[in-house]
Amino acid sequence: MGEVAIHWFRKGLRLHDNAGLLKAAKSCSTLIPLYILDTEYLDPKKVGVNRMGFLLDSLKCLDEDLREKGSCLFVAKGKPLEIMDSLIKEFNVKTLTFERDTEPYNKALDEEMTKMAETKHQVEVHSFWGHTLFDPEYLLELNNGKAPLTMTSFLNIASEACNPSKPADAPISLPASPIDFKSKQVDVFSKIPTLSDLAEYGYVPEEKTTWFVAGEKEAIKRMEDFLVQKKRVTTFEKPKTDPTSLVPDSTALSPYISMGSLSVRLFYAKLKEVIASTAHTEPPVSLEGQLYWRELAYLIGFSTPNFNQMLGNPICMQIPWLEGEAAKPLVDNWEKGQTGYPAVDAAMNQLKTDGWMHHLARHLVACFLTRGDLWVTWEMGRDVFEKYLVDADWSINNFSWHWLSCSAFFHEYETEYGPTTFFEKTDPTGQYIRKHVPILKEYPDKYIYEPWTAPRDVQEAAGCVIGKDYPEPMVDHKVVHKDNMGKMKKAYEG
DNA sequence: GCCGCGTTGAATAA
DNA sequence: TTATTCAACGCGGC
Repeated sequence: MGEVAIHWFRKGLRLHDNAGLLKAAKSCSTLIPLYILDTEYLDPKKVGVNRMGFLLDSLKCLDEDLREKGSCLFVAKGKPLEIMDSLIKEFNVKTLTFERDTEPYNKALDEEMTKMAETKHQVEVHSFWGHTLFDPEYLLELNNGKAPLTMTSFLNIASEACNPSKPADAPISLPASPIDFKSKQVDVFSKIPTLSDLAEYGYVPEEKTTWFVAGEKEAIKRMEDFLVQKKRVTTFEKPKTDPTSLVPDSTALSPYISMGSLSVRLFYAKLKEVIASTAHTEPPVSLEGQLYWRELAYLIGFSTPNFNQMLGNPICMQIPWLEGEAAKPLVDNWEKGQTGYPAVDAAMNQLKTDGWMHHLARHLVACFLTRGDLWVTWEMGRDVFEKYLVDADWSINNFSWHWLSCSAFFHEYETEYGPTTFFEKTDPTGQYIRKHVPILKEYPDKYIYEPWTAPRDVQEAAGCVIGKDYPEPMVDHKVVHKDNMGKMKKAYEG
């Protein structure tokens, strides 16, 4: 077999802009492209069926793309360290490459993996930053080791930094893989697994409902389709976007960027080409700015201890949220889309069926769960998002929940997203609700955001009686809102 | 240690 | 449709 190398795919499920893959390809005559399904995350309660299905589809596409280059993908299942340990021994592996990660679990895994491979097996290990525009260690260094906590200071640092490195092209060809690759010790799938292959963990293929089509080719096509819409790209301005749009946002790139089917550096480079020499919006509200927000979230997630919880988290406001058993029934109603507030329920239903929600819809439901209405800890909401979102992203998700719950970054707790008013601005006739909470679809416009205020005969005529066919509001917003405001004030003074 | 700033609501007025 | 005000203040940044 000659010299054997493994490229371990983690995020970065792509051939373009993949430094690790290129390095591995150069240093071997036999290449084993490997993905490990970590049993830690083979759990529909942690990674929902839409996200798992999207991941498996992404692996399928990656396999096909690798085959075009004379290689293919192997998928193993188990504990990453044990799997790698066995494979290195079994196939006498000399080189290991992978993309580094910033999340605590993966960061620790990176370190243990490197140590194991280098010291136990004398393997040459090369790891690279590939999931962010900038090398996070370099940005931290520019800021005296601390992550900036505002966009303004991030932009200052970014302006001092060297430009993000140029994305590399996909390899033209790759070294062959061992055709009869079958490990004696490791659980390697004979072909790319589907959801049915994970039935023992509780995954049911029929439950997959997301309309996102996976893969690097799809990702690049979507990016190109988006970037030719020059006006849309150059005038993009957040938050002036529409959370209640009914058009499935066929240009949404977030799932591809979070899986790494699309390199954020490629998107950045192409975006820069489009906006160059044309009038355009500027960070932080522009499209370019959105990439910087992502970058900021990664930087903070990378360097803040206990960023995924309130306790022991130095940048997180300490607020006496409801949690555990006390919060469970509230979270359940919220997760099921049974709060009795149609706008909130519509968004939560969209989350579950599409695996995606508009940014501002995320804000509405997050505010409702935490400081706005239910007073539940953001950590529980974060978990629900992580489970259902096809574009789930540890850093951005935790960052946003800090923000929305006024736990960090944003402190104007008197500013709230009204559960009956916010969507009304962009969708006065409630089309978004009619789509995602179909039981309410016959309601008159007048009552669509507050169906419990409709007279009984109107409810009956619409075929949906409140309290019977659709729940009463689980809280009285006016009352809890006032109460919660007082609690926030107290927590901030404390 | 203090200064000045803080992407992202809602009601109101024009 | 867009700008103003509300209204107060904690906190990051220098």
